[in-house]
Amino acid sequence: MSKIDYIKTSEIFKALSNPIRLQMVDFLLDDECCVTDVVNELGISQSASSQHLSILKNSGIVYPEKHGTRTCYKVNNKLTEEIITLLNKNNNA
Amino acid sequence: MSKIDYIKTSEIFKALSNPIRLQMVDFLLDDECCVTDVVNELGISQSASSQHLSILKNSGIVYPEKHGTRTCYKVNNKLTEEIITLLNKNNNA
DNA sequence: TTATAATATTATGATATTCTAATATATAAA
DNA sequence: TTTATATATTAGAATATCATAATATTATAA
Repeated sequence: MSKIDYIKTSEIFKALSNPIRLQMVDFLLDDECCVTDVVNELGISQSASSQHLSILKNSGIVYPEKHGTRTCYKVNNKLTEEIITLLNKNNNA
Repeated sequence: MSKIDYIKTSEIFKALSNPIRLQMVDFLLDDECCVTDVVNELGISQSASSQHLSILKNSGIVYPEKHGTRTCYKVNNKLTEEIITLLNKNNNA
């Protein structure tokens, strides 16, 4: 009997199944984090950034920290961190 | 600069972003493997099984081996194996 | 208070996903 | 051959995703 919760885990993968969100998480893991930084880094619209970050937030992968008018997003999911580490370590895609 | 190929990697996650397919891969990693076995194990229709296996095949996660009228699917993706191992090892979902 | 900057939300159209039902294909058995 | 078994494919409906455009919210600055 497997220990994997297929529904919960598949929701994490669903959040990571978009190249923009995957890049966001990779970026947020070791860099600056306010929405404007993400917009500039990834070169996508403000609205799209906000919506993608919202999906990552709702799946429990990131959480927001408000600083004045800015919102700083940080990765807060052990599994996701381990997976990104795995991806950066190996050359398997 | 990240080593991650976001498009390729997100396609793997997309294939794993469905609870049925995730369970399929987990099952195929250490058990019998013909389509009927998958149908019985997961309790889904033959057509749905075939379509999900096709998605896993097209994303390079599994490959088929024909034996008479049966088709045996096997996992053939290092990253996927590592991720499933990670999922089974830890209790993070 | 008004204006500005940063972010979030909503509406909408285009495309993608996933299921079921039906049909097709391929191998083996009778 | 005909029949049965195993698997694959297709069509279609319901739902989900994603980008853009427009608007709303919130916090600070002037």
